[in-house]
Amino acid sequence: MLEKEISPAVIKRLPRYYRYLGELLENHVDRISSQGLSERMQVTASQIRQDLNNFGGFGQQGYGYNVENLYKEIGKILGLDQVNPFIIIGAGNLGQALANYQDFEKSGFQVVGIFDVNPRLVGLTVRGVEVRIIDELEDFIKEHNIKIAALTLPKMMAPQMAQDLVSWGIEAFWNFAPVDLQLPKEVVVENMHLAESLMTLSYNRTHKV
Amino acid sequence: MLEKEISPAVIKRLPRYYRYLGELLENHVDRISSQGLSERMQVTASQIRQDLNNFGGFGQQGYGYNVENLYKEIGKILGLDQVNPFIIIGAGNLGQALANYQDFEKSGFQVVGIFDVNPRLVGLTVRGVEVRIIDELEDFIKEHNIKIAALTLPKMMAPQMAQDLVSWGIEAFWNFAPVDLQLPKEVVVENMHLAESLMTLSYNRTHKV
DNA sequence: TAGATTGTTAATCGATTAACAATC
DNA sequence: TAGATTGTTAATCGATTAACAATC
Repeated sequence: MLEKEISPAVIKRLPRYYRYLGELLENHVDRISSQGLSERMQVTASQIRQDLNNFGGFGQQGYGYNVENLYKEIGKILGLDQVNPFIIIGAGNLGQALANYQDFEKSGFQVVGIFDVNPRLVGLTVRGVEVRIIDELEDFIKEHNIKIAALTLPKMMAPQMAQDLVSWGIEAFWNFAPVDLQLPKEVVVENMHLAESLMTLSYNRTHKV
Repeated sequence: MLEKEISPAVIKRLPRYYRYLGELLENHVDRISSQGLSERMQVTASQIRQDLNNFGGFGQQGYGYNVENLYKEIGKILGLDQVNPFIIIGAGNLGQALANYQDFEKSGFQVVGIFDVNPRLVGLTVRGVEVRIIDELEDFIKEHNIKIAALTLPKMMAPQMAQDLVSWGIEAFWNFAPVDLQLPKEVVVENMHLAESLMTLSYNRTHKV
């Protein structure tokens, strides 16, 4: 599969296309033009065509795009056509909230383990997944061949834990700890910095046009 | 206060500067050059100087930036020098997790109310804040002059709720529902789309360099 | 003063939009 | 075929980086 480098700006927009196409699909819309999608999504039709064309010609002149086909294609591009098992490190409120969140599953993401340092949380079950003590982590990752981990633990513990996880086989982090993980460049990190997003909100509110 | 328009790219970087400066402050570092900060943050020194200069000359030639001063100035720019009370709409797992999250408070954000449609959650207390029934929402907002709301409720309910909230005085949303809110343009929306961020992670993992 | 480092202009790079020929 | 709409090139716009004079 020969691929040209896609710009980060484009990649960040793909999940949003995917969401809108999913909604169209639910509403039994079977075709959509870039113009039509443009109006719903509040982006330019030109940008939509440019973005999609990075991955191939999914449309047809005079017709537009087949919704179901495009939805599936973007799903494949995003890697959602396979099951993506992941573990959650830190069974506090946020970790439990993620484990409970059902929205991921239709995109192929599945929580298969939750781990915590605190023995008092062990045995607690969240959506059928039992909280385990952190000592079992290495074996679990290796046995189940886990590649993705969500980090919902205190900032102090995150960097060392991330490093250990990498040595045990984790390749991608969904990081909720307010710290920038310094990891080998082949390791993928997606940050969810809650406090920072709230600060951006604060700025925009304070400096409203 | 006459202000020129600041680019969104710059604004999104401010909280990260703020975080690094806070850490320097904790470590009793009292001055830092753009070069020094550049090395820690993995951005160019040139970008740091450009970014900061949008808001005024905080540095001094031959010296660099005073950490404490710059930290405070960015705090002011972000609107963190005042208390920012906010309410959480939806007392499910995610709402409770946010209410419990302590990291916001040092930035002036404070959860003052949690609301839910489900009467069975009413009376539950999260960090000293009681969950209230949604019927009390309008009065609460008006009485306490609340301007910011976090939306942690089902996608289906979010758009209508957001509209009501705006009519009751809410000016800014921290939106966790997987939907784009269509609101008057003066209303500020900061989206936290968990599923989309996980999809970006999936893409980057699948198409790793 | 001499050295260091900012503030700021100019150059480069990347992303978005416009336009239109290709084609279904 | 005629109309619609894509795929794609060219033009514009915005953001980043480089360079250096100003100045502490």
